Parts: sequence; structure tokens; C-alpha cells
Amino acid sequence: MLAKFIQKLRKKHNLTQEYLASALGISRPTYMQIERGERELTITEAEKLASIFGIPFEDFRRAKDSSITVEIKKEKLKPKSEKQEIRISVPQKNLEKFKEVLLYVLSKVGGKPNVGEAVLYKLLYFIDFDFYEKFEEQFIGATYIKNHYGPTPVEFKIVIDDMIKNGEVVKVEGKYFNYLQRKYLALRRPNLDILSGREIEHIDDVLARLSDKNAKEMEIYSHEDIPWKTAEDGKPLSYESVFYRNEPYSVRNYEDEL
DNA sequence: TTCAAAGGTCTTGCTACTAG
DNA sequence: CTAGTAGCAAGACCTTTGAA
Repeated sequence: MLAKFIQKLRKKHNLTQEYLASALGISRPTYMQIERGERELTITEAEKLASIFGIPFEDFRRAKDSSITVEIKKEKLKPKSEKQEIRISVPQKNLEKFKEVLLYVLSKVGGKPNVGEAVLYKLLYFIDFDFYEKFEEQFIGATYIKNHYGPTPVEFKIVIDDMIKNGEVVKVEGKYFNYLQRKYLALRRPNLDILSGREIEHIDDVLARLSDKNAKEMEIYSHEDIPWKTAEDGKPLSYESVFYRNEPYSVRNYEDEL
């Protein structure tokens, strides 16, 4: 049945209930009801899960139909007032990691003239997706949306605002050639205890490869990557699709394994 | 063995609906 | 229009698990 199917996928991807609940914008107990078959999925929830798991939405329908005949719950009409705006919640643990990665990246390359917000987004994207390809594990595990200029981490705004408030980074607006550029500078050292040696090495590797590209070059570069190409506009990029990457994007040597 | 994180359950409060 | 109620979601709390 669908509930078990979702649970299996979650475990296969090493994700927590907390993480998926926040990705769906619901509380953990509510998410639990889904895994226990006590609550139906809304269409948009099913779509989100499908994209997180990197499987076609159709597979959910099939898993569902193989049980009995119950309709996927109709999307409830939102209560008229405020509540409308999209809520993005970040699990505490990932937030810590996001912060430290950000500080680490900023402390290493934040001072480079080419590294503004746009380049930062893409560096984070490659850090996350390359890590997933190499180790089949989530690193920061941020959600990257397909935007006109490239992959955009949806959690970025929340995290950076929080950090500015706490005096951990400062925002600087300036010009880079003729473009308005938004830069961030780290005000404290990253806490390296949060990151493993393997993770730091991985970030260093990505930075060495990509941190000298400017926003335009990064944009062009990221637009040829498979996860980008296979995503729909405005929708999250699928982590699973990294396994369909080809040269020069692939960061894993598949022949060595087996 | 201890502690933090994840999983599981109970209770509370809100909203929408209905009968008077 | 109001009081009663059913259903749902979230917070609070408890238990289990696993890493150090």
C-alpha cells in the first residue's frame, strides 16, 4: 500500500520523518499519519515526494491503485486569509549544517570579487548534488528550485537572514563590472566540528573546480547539468537524477566500483 | 552506560459544518 | 446567529534506537 511504499522510499534515501514533513510543509505527527495510512496525500504533496525521491509521479498513482480504490485526497481550499504564503521550514540539524557550510565557503572564497549571491547559490548546488552523487547521502540536503538563472536553494533566505540577525555574516551590495552584486562576508569562523573531514574535503574540491567562474559562466555551466535539464521551471531539482549525469559533470568513477 | 536524535502517541485547539 | 460537534493538524510528551 502507499503508506508502506513511502516509508520504504524514505528509508532507502536515509531521510527522517522530520525532514520530509518540513519539505511538505506539515508537522511530523501529520506526516506520520501518512506513513501509517491514516491520512491521504494531497496532489501537491505527492508531487513533492515524487520529486524528492526522484521518481515519476505516476509511480505514486500505481502504488496507490495496487491497494484498493481510494481517491487521492482533493486539495483543500486554503482558508481565505494570510496562511496562503509558502512556508519554508528548515530542520534544526540541517540549518546548523547549512550555516557552517556557508561560513566555510564564505571564509574561503567569499572575498573573491566574482563570488556574489548568484555564484554562491550555484556553489551550494554543486556541493550538495556532487556529494549526493559521490556518497549517495544528503549533505546539506537543501531544496534547489529551477529558476531562470540557475538552481536556487529555497532555504537560503531564511538561513542568511537568521545569520545576519545573529551577526554571523554581513550583506554587502556593490557593483561587479556593470552588474549589481550582493555579497556576503563571514564575521566568524566556521565551526568545523559540525563537518566531517570527508565533507570538508568535498567542499574544497568543488571550490577548487568552480569558485573562479563568474555568475554568467556558472549559469551556463549549471544549465547543462542533468538535474537542471530534467527539472521543470519553478520545481525542485531531483537529487536522484545525478546518477544520470555524464561528462564533465559526473564526479564519480563508476567503473572503479562493482 | 549515557545522551541525542528519531519515532510513536496523546491531548489540545482550531475550523467547518449542522441543527435549533 | 449561536451552540454543539466532528475531523484534522500540531504541540507536548514519552519510548526506542544507535553512536560514542
